[in-house]
Amino acid sequence: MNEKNESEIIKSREENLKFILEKGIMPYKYSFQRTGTINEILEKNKDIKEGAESEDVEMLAGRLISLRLHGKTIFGHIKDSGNKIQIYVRKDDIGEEQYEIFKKLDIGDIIGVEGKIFKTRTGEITVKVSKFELLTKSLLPLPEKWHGLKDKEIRYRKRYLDLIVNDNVKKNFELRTKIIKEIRNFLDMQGFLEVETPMMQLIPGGAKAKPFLTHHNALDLDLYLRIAPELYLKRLLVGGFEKVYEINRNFRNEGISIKHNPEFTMLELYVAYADYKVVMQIAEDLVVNIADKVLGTRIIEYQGEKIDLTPPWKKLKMTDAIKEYSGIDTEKESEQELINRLKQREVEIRQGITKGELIALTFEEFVEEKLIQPVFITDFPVEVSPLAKESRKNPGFAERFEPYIFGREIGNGFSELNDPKEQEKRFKEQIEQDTGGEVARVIDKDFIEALKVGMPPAGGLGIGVDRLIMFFTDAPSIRDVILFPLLRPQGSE
RNA sequence: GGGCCAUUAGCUCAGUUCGGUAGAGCAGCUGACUCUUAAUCAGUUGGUCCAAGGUUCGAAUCCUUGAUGGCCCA
Repeated sequence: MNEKNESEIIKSREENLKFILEKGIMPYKYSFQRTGTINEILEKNKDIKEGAESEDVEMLAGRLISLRLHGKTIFGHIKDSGNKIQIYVRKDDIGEEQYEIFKKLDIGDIIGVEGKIFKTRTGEITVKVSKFELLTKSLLPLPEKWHGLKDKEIRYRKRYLDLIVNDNVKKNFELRTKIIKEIRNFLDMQGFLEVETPMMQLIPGGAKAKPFLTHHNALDLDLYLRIAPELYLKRLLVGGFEKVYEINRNFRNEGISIKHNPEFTMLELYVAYADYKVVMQIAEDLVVNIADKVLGTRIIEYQGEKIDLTPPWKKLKMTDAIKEYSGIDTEKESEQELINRLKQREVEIRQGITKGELIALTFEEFVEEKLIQPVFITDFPVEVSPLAKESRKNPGFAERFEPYIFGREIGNGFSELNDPKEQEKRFKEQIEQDTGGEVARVIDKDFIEALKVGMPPAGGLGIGVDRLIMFFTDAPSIRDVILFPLLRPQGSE
């Protein structure tokens, strides 16, 4: 398509490659023995005096990210996964022929250099190159050095460019891994067992969401990618595991937004003999532990808003939260009054909607976005909590909570319903009420059977890991914490 | 699904108000320069202005449709 235009900018690289091949140099080497990473070498030589040279000859490798040619000397920087270091090449040091070859290198090439370390007049620790080796030829230009790569579409589609050019992007993804490791560490220390349950499920359960459909050929079987692992983890409680968790992908066949990617990472954990209060505490401890261990602070700034994670977090019953933030008294108001309020905001109301559903909608519509500081919303209406036990103290409401930060739900937990007959009834009601294909048409009979065998009382918790990571990395979009977010393919045939 | 906005050189962006020769910086190329670092200096190449239609003597600019992305809403 743009081959003619592209060739203009690529031509010189192809010509440089040709030059190198003619010199008998292999442009794609097999390995390079380094004496250290750039960070290690910088650290080792940090006290070197200006004008002095290190005793050791070091061997370093990295991508060439800048070049400054000055006739018979060249300055540049190479960058590895941890840092960058300046290199200094003198014609006198490496000889005429090597110098001519070096001049044919392009920004983006990956090279290995050998030399002593010294400090320049301006105080920068620098490699005085005595030998160099082209390790990988780069045939396409990198984004511009000063402004970098800003186009979000290219950043997401070609994440490798984003990672090469934007250092903070790489840091955020390193932070993501640290956070997930710390979650595992935290749970493992408390005696949890990490497990893996099916991604492909016959009946997609455990949440309200549209599933992806796939097919197993040998069994000629339609299967769904899981929308949640919940019903399988509960089977493990029946089987006798008492503390289990899973961190893995869920798939939901729904819209894409700043908060939604079709595949996303979920933490779910279950504790036998515990109720929702126990897992609420775990949720709080878990988030605070990440703040302490990974960031070293409990006060984080998200999108310009200071968020104080210091425990204990506020707890508010859903109906009280509605009262506090909107002045609506859901106890006193009739269903029709609530419907009128919601309709004014153009919220769709299904036929035969229950009071509980109206309360949940009112909460979503009038309260959610105002919950900036961490808060647990508790006591959700039973009708919207089909997998939770009804409250001992507050009939019509479930022993359920959701932690909110910056107006966003980051988790969900409850005292798990373990009465098989009640569970079956709730599933049936859900199917009747479902209008959008967000609930499986079929009841998971095997799960009900497991409950009949007997699941111990248990508390369960789910946390949207990507959303949590968004807070800790100050990422405005979920796409900034997922390496390869789903995008529509370009230029379809 | 709806609304708004964007799409111009490899990258970052002007130019669109009010239609009149397609612009800059960086990158690339040529030359000078043996401590520079957004190197500097001189010169220079590079364009399907997202696509297709339309209006017009004339369209990057106005209109229509579509594509992709972003933000907001559902």
